[in-house]
Amino acid sequence: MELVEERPYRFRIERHGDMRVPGVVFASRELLADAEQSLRQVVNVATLPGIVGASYAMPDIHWGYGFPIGGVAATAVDDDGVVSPGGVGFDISCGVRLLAADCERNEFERSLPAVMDGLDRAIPRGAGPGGVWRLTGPEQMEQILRGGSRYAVEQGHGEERDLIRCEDRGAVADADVTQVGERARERGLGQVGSLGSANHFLEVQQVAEVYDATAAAAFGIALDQVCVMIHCGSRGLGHQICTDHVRAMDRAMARYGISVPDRQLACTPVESPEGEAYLGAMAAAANYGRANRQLLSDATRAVFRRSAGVRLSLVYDVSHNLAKIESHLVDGVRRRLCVHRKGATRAFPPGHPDLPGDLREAGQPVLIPGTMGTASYVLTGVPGGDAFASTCHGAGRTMSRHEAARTVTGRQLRDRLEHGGIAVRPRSLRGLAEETPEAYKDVGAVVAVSEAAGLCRTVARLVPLGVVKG
DNA sequence: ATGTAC
Repeated sequence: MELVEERPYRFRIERHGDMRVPGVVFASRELLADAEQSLRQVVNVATLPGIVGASYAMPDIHWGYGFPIGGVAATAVDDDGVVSPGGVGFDISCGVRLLAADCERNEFERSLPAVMDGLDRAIPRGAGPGGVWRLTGPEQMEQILRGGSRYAVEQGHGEERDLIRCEDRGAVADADVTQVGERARERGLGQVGSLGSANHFLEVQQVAEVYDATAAAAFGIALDQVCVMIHCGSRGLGHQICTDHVRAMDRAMARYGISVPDRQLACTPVESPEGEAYLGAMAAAANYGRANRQLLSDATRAVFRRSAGVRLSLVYDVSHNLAKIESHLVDGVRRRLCVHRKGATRAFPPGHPDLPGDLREAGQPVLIPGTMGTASYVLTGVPGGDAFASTCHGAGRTMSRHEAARTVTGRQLRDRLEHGGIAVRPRSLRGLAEETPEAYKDVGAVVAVSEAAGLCRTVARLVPLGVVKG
């Protein structure tokens, strides 16, 4: 794959073959080591009908289902542009939420063991069923799918202010619950308010460094402050929705005269029955994911209140896996686009009208979960950003789960973290080993390259005090 | 990511 370095940290793959637009990859040569397969996916995405601008990749690019993880692609709705479930991925609306405690690390330290034990009991996690909410029935599932975090708050599981600090005020309006299949609902029923497994986590963290004091103050975080980061998605419900709609699109594609270089790129026009059905179901899964994070926040707040007398206020909640209809300038013309972000984060710049008033000057908080036991970051959008106002989402794997688990046992890793002063509450030791930091890229490098490429600005670095994992 | 395969 020939990469032309247009300017530092911005590489171009010129149009060739069936590509409708070029590929643009924000990265360093180092981060692109072993990226051949995922760069092929960048090229494949560039062939999709209606794609505009470029097929973009963020510095944490790695191989995914059809689209690369770290991929951003926008299609023109009014020009038969397509929507593809592979451009969102299986974990629809997987995302991150950051809460800030009203205390510093020093005063909190003696409460940490009790808080960690409380979280160990209060946070459902791991594969399969389990959740903080036992649903009263199918009607309540519909309310979650329509109302997201807003519904959870209405039911007493949060504060009105939380919603101001959620992307889309906690719920997307265009959920179509009729497009969520029976099987997806069944799988989601017993998992409302649960972390899941793999790279999902809940961490108690400390702000270790502030790079932009003005933005940090606007976000409500300061040096040494205790925070909680929650990283999870839409569990089996989102997974089943993706499975169902990929199948439907795979069958329908030919009727629209669409052919793609990889079946995993199954897609139909945004304005087709299949496209609208997927986007409606995807929005419902997005609301489920937000309700999930809201309920986990509520459970976490109860533990912090009981065990430490500490209050948590929401900094922000943002998704990493979503397609959205947005308005952007393309070659000087304002167009309605379907922006797919898969392992990429929307990053509104300062002044964006959709930001809440108290964040308007600073820009949108972008939350980057790091690898376990290392660091996580808070970033913000910048004026003149790129890739339809998007940036990176995390570290990105370099090692398979199997490979990772061969390098270290769960017990060894737990001891190493505990000796490093990080309390660990794993559900499974095997799962812990699979998430060893060596299996991931350096999140610090990903963030530094994202900033150097002009996609965002670094606001703060957070380090873990305690890890709760599946 | 995922009742870690239909």
